[in-house]
Amino acid sequence: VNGDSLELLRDAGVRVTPQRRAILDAILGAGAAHPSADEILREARRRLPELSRGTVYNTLAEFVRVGFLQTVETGGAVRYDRNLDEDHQHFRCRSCGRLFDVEVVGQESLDPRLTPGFAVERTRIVLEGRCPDCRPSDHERKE
Amino acid sequence: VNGDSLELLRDAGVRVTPQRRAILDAILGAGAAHPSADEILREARRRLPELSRGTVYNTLAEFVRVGFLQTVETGGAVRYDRNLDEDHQHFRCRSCGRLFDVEVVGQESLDPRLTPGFAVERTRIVLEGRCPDCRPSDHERKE
DNA sequence: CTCCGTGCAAAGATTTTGCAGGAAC
DNA sequence: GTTCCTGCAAAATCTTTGCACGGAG
Repeated sequence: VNGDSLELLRDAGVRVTPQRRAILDAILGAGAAHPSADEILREARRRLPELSRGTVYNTLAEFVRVGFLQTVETGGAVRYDRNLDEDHQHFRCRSCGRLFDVEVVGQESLDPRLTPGFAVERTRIVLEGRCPDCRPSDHERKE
Repeated sequence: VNGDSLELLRDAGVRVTPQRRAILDAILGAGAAHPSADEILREARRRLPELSRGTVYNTLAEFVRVGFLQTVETGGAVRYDRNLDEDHQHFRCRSCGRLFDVEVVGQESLDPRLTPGFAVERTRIVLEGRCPDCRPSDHERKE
């Protein structure tokens, strides 16, 4: 899952640069982890020491835009996750702070018993979309 | 829902100060809104102009600790919500940015059709608790 | 050759922390 | 009288932005 970062970028129609490949590789190489921008910067700099922090933020924003990544907000710094098509959600450990994928689909994911090994103490759900005032059918608003 | 802020604080066993009452009143008065720390500061200063920003952060953290409030992480500043016992979740409008309570219980809340008026485009779920490595049964770890 | 991504550095936004004085209990 | 909350200010953290240069297409 390493050499094709070049191809992934090309297919997405975004400009390919050494920085972007290093950043993408850092994320792909992170495996199950969900690194923050800073962690991605540190990892990517192992291959490209002159990589700048600003570029990491710019690039991550673009990767989210094209759909490579999704963000996970969990208090503190934003974490980035590969945007796999499979329906998965996240589990945050209150002790070590790590973030895990939990491979459960919508309906069942809320039942603590269905995430074996993990002790679920709380479920946070944020739905995103358009509120009644901002439905396109009404009439255009901000943004 | 205004005069009993004093009593609420006493019952919680926390020290009662004019600042804390102003902050609690600002939150209780916000109704369905989910204000950020800054918005709470501005509102509370209408009654107590000398209120400092640091006190607001300290107090909000304490209110979360005692269970008055819960946080809602939604990109950008943390929003605060009354910690009602009813099982409710949140809806964030991508157009106007407002945060709404959606009164749906676990299982059904993920179905867009069950939040009438709101166009759900994405569902974010973060479970919180202890991961397998940090289960108390294993043996104590950090924190 | 043109566009836009990059590095650098500065600014912005949000939150935390240290400390001395004073109010709550 | 003690405790700990408060205000102020500085610092820490995370992220965005402006600008000139250089590499990608």
